[in-house]
Amino acid sequence: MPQYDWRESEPKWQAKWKEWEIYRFDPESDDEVFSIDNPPRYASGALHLGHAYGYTVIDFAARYKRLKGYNVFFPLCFDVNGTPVEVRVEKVMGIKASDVPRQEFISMCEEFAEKDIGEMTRQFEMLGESMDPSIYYQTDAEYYRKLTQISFIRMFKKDLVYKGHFPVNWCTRCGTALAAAEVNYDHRSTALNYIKFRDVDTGEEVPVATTRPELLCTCLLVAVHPDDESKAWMVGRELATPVFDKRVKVVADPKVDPEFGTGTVMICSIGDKDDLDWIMKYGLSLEKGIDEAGRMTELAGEYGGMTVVDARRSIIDDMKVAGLLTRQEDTDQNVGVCWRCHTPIEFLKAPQWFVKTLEFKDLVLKMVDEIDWHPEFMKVRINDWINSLAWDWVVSRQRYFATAIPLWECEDCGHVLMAEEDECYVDPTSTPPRVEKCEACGGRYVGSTEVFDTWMDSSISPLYNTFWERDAALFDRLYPMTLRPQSHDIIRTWAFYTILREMQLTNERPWHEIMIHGFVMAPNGRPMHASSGNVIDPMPLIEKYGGDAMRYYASTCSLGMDHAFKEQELVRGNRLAVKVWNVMKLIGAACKTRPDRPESMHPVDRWILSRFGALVREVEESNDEYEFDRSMAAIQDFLWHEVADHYIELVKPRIYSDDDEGAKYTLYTVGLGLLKMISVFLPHVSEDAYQMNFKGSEEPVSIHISAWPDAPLRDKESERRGENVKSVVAAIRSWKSAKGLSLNSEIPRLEIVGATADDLMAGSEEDVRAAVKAAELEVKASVSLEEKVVRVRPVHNQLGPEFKKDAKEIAELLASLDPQALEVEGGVIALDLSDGRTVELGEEFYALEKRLASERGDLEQVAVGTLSVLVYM
RNA sequence: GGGCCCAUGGUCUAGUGGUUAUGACAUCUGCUUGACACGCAGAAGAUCACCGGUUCGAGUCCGGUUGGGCCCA
Repeated sequence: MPQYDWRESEPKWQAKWKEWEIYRFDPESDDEVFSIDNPPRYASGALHLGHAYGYTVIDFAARYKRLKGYNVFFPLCFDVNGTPVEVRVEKVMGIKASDVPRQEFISMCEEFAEKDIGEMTRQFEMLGESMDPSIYYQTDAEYYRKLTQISFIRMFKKDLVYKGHFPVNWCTRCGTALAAAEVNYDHRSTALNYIKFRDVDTGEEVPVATTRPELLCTCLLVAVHPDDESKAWMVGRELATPVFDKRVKVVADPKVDPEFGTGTVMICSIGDKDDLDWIMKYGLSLEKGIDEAGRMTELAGEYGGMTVVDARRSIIDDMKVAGLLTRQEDTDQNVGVCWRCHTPIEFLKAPQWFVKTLEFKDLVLKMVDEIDWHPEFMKVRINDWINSLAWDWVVSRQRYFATAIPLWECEDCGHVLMAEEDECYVDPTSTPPRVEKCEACGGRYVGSTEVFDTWMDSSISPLYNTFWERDAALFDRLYPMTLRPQSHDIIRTWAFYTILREMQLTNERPWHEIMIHGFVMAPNGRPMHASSGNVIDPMPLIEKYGGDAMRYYASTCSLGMDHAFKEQELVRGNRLAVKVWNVMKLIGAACKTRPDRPESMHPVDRWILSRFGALVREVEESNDEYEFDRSMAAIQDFLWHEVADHYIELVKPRIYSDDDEGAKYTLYTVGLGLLKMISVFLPHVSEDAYQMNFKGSEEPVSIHISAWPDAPLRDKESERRGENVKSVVAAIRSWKSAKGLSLNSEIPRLEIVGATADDLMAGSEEDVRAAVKAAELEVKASVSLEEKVVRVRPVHNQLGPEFKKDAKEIAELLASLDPQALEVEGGVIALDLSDGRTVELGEEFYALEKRLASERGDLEQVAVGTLSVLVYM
């Protein structure tokens, strides 16, 4: 028979699954629903390792729950809104968004985003992801954007949104406000300039160090550290700034670092968030020194109209000439930059739409607590974030390709005309307002050109998925969803905003559970970045090792942790797939039909069935916690080493010679059960092996819609006997190997000796004899050879609690005893301690390793637990 | 600077206070055993990042240091 060929098999089953529609969510079914708030895949085209890993872990959950009989809701979905698409279109087309009419640019974005969706869907299929296209959505579609708008209108009516003026992170290059999440931090080197302020009364010079002298025009305050004695005289004084001669007070504030620069800080409106904190603290006014285009305003006097960089250069030059700049040195700076274009962000006062967030902290915290977090510690992260929030959520963006903010504003008085729900989806830049004149002043309404922050769209995915505002009955049944899976970098955005908004719109938590996975790092443990040149493309790996092998990698990663990528895991995954296929091939060949459970079975059959039952329960437990790495480790260890290496080797003689129903029943039950459990992880090879070896006797058209295996009951007696048989066989194999004998070489005679030998070997004599190819095998309680103690081992977990401080010395004494000269009176060993005391140790405190004294040259012995195995040559 | 997390053979990784620290990949030795040489049986390879503490006993608990990750300032 041929070998497993995943290159042929994987595409074959992917096509069949599509044809059979086995992953389809059934809205009519009465089965319990397991719904997954799948992260819509960002329409960026290329699959990277992080996607391959993340979506595969989610797929493990989907497949497991499907086998468990749930009606699984696992949508295929794409996130198409947002700046990255705009940036790509600008790059590909060689234009700026403002070069073409607004609607034309939006169409270009739509077209661009659309073109990769087919390929991304194919990549999901290659990975065996069981997403359901019947509940497909994409976030730029009108059916989706409509809900974003309706939800905003609802929130507007509930007074949860407002238009306000507030400092926002502003990218002067992109011309837009940025959410905190869109601000990255770059380490940069910049000049620290030492400039001269002047005491207004005394004329005394005061050196101040700043990296941003252009902000002198909005300098509001100077601060020193309260413990800085050399500067204590300044506090309360009035200083004049250089160049602009602005008058500013000096305060003492503990936030000042007395070691940095001159230990004297100028506070401007507004350089960074530290400035903002001070402005809030001292109730200073917000002055606007820099405008939206990144140019200095008229406040900058002769520098007005210059870009920030030019203004800085000019003002430094001018101060040099005027002797106001004493020196410059390089300093490292952690600069907030735009996430897309890396331009340093400015803090600007600008009109923006806000969603009220601060006043809902407590309610969100309560809801966070109602959700089951996997792993649990991720809850701490979101709680810390919520507690540290300092202002409301800015939801407006001055961009193009996103959901339009559905309102018109009066040119004259600013009155807002909000769209009606039944108008949505509406783009107010292309649709006229429903009333002609402003309801307040009779002026002209102009459609808002602002769009929503992309998190406004993605934070209603649970509402979209549960048919909110489209099917009340389904919504009642499906909301809240069961599980939100996502990565840990977006806890403070996607998870937080979703909880916040669903709380505001439904008063309920969006999901029962949340599962948070980590990142795939480069092999050296560093993050993969295009700029670091260490990005690994998963597609060649999938082509080299197969989709199942890539999924195997995902199954080795523990939940919530970051993992350095290792190609060796794909090697292992590929081998495991082949191993699974071969084991199932043997079972299929042995069991042409489904065997019945016979009355009596060998101890080794009952042993592996009992162990299998324990495995099923263990895997259920880890799967329920989404700790799939534990499940996979347990399954592969059992399948490969217990079943294949031991059990199958033990029963081979029975399946080839007699027609042993017990062995066949056991092989079939354990084999099919294992295959089902492993199908969660390696769906392709599992389907292939199922179709080839089990489909003839099983009802379900695919293993992926079969039922999770029942766990056989624990049978401790058989486990004890089975483990012993395993050890005996392993010991003899190992002995053969050490003797340089082939494993199938014949042994003339074997004796298994020990007080418990009869009990342990009962019913397994023939299995053992045949497995090790012994001509004769005898089990006996004793043999006329002398027993000799070869080692005394201390039992630490008994000695410790009993003898406390003395345990260490006792353990050392025990281990150092001469086994030959050992005196044991009625199971008691007496020891003399160094301080003169004598202790008597019962049998629970030590273990004796014994060997039989052998004088015959043709006899070898192997110790197996309390038994001795004598091999006669 | 803050919050959370991580550090275990060459590499990646498991590890629930208690004998000799798990497994994989790589390396070495033997074996073509009737599913699999992508296999089987073995071997070698680990001062469990560092310093201190708690404990009869610490990879595991506590504190600190160093290095790394995510998010934030």
